[in-house]
Amino acid sequence: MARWQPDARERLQQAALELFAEQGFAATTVPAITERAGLTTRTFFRHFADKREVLFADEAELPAYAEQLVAQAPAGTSPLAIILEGLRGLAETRFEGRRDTIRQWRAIVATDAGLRERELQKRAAMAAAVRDGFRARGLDPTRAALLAETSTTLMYVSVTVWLETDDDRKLYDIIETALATLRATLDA
Amino acid sequence: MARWQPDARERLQQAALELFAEQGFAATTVPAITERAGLTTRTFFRHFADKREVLFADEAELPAYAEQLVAQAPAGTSPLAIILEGLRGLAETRFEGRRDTIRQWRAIVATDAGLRERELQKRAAMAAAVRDGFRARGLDPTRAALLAETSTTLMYVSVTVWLETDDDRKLYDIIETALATLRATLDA
DNA sequence: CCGATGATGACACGCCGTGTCATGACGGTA
DNA sequence: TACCGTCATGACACGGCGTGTCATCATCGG
Repeated sequence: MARWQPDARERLQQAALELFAEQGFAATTVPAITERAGLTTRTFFRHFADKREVLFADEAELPAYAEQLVAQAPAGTSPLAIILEGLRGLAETRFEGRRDTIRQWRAIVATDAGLRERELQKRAAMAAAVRDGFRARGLDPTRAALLAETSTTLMYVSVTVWLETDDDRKLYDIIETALATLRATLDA
Repeated sequence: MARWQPDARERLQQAALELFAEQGFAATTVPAITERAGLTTRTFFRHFADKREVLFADEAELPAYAEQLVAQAPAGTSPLAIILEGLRGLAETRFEGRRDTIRQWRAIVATDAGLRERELQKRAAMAAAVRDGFRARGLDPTRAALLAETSTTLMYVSVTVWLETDDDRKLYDIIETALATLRATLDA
């Protein structure tokens, strides 16, 4: 029989999510999480860099994936088309059908300033990866930075709208609408 | 004679800046800052919410100011024109002529992940204020959010370009160029 | 002259995050 | 069967951050 129960990392995530929902992020101590998971405090910090990170671990590999996707898109594809394709994939694989889960996740993040900061950092990491992907395919650095930042803006604002609506409007439709709105606003 | 030396807050900022530059942000403890400033640790946290905040205190009132500026712009002015006017004012009053200072400031922020996170939070606070300013004048909420986020993107990317160049190109010129680049990229 | 105010000092304390060494299951090898 | 390296975890100490709380004492208005 194993010395330790398996899936320590997953158990920690599970315990943390439960406790955050029950009593809030700030009121939950790391020792409380590890106690529920049957581990020690030190082990928590071997799996997650800090207490906030346990809420963001699932999307850790997204930036590297996005960078590859952008860098390796077929030659000749327009930058905007690459972005839209990427956002469509993101919307379908990681958002569509999970609206309630994402709402709950956002509710937790919204309660704590530190968590909101960490979310911004994750968005920035995504933007930096996309930017580097475009630079890798030779796009002008400034244009790459602007487009990458704008893509995360489009995604974030659209997700917010998508979460606020009650009908079953597709996230990607909202993204396309947002892009049209942004274009119109910048051309005014 | 006064019981305490005046300008406690300014002395703390000064001491912190010096120590961060001398030995780095992470290696500088709050007690070290307060010792140099001739105060106690507890007093530091009465003036600044946390150790990072001492580097951002000077721009604390900017978001509220920006929100007012946007909300009270002459009726009929296009949203984009309001943004460009605001960015021009920002560029001229808080950036132009201070390039070396800002470079040093950014160098400190770049060394620490926590400081980079805090900088993102400040950008987000600016964007939220601008967004609320536009909503206050009746702009569509989604359009307000997109435009606000895009305006901070324009500013941030342009400042980065401006800091990297050695010639004396005006920041506002770079902003206008960036806007043109973004338009072209989104219309492709 | 007096009471309210408000900034600072002094002190205790809980929690975060890290360094370091010990422990013991697992897998490969002879 | 015996041995040995690997690796995740336990155990422990510790510095630093940020907060709660009460005391101190200049300043200011009445």
